[in-house]
Amino acid sequence: MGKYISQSVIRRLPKYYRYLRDLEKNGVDRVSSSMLANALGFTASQVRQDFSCFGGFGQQGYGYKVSSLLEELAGIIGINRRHTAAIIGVGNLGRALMHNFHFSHCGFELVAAFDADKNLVGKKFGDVTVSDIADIEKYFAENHVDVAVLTVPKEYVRDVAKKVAGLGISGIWNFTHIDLSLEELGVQVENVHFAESLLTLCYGISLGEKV
Amino acid sequence: MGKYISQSVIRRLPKYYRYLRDLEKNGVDRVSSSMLANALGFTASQVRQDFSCFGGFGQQGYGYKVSSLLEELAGIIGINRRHTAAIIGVGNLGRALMHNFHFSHCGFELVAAFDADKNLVGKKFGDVTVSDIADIEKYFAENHVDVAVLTVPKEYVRDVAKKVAGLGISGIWNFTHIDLSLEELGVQVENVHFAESLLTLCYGISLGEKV
DNA sequence: TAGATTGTTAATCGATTAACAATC
DNA sequence: TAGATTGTTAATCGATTAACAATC
Repeated sequence: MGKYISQSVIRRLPKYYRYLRDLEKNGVDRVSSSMLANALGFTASQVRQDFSCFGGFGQQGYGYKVSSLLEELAGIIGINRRHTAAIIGVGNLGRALMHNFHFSHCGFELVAAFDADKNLVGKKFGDVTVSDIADIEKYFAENHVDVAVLTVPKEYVRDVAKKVAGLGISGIWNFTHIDLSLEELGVQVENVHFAESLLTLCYGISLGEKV
Repeated sequence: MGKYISQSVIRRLPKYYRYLRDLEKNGVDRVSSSMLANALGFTASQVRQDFSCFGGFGQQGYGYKVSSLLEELAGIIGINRRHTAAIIGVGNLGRALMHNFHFSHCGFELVAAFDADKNLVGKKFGDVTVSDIADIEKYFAENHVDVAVLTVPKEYVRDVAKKVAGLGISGIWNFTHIDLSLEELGVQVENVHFAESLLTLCYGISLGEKV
């Protein structure tokens, strides 16, 4: 309990989870560390090491039962705790998430979306209706929100982040290219930095072009 | 030349680049490894190690000249090679990128966007007009495209990826949650997996909830 | 039982950090 | 010159891989 788990391991958990879901969907009920390793580009040792961080869920000579491994992973990651999320900033990206992203597959329910644009307030995208950002404090006071999804223009990022951090959330899913560190407030930040991703790709293809 | 650079170093390059751009914008013309380290959450040793992979651009007793370090980094990453990109799939996410993402800041020009929906063809988002996906082969034959930005529904991912890989691109910026490996075709793939990112955050906040 | 595959310990590998001579 | 800070070598730390006894 409370054992430190390295970031490397944590980043692999969703990959296991997703692949095991596929296996289950396809009716596979048994899997070995080497099968997982093959499918995901890891090594069998690594797979067993990873699982043993949490106590080892396999059986010698047999491998892992897909359904129970999946259940363990869901428990570890915390999917099935019915976390809630609210989108802040309903621009194209916010709308893309509202329409196309399956929060439920990650164990989240998208419960609200906020924007300052009066023309958007009251409009519905996916299952959620946009609320006025002016009402955010009231809403957060009356409803428990675990994660704020930040998709606001960069001018507003710091203010919005500070505000929601004071409203009892546990995490921020940050799509802006501003780095936030709110750890001291007990708020986890997970960044999705498009530019860094594209620049990494840029480096890779440039390398191939070198004479 | 051709020296192997670890993935850890590569992932830090965009962070240096972005921060140095900020410094330059603010008129700072000198920076030390420890200043960079502080700002970015690295160590000074690490910063110096990173730069020395590419040959060391500093001066003892002085530090680094912002403008020339920036130029070196731009060269290493390959910004300024005027790479081109085309979006495939003009849903909400594709449109969000067309409207809000500054390809030019990453050294790319967004030259085209394709979709199968006839209602979208001819519409303009940001600076680019949507073309019919049926014309993609013709377009790629007549125009050089370095990177395909995959924002299509998951049913189409594999087919589209295979097709564009055969049309002379060097990289795929993959926003779908399908894992692609096209390295054997000489195509670099950079994934932006929203779900994995959110699940990582889920793990983090769940941990805090443990009794 | 024989074969397979785990969980774990030990060995290796790589990345980060520390230290310091070189030098601006 | 004295102070600052690099680039690099060596030391440490952590993550991955290999090996194998345990056992289903």
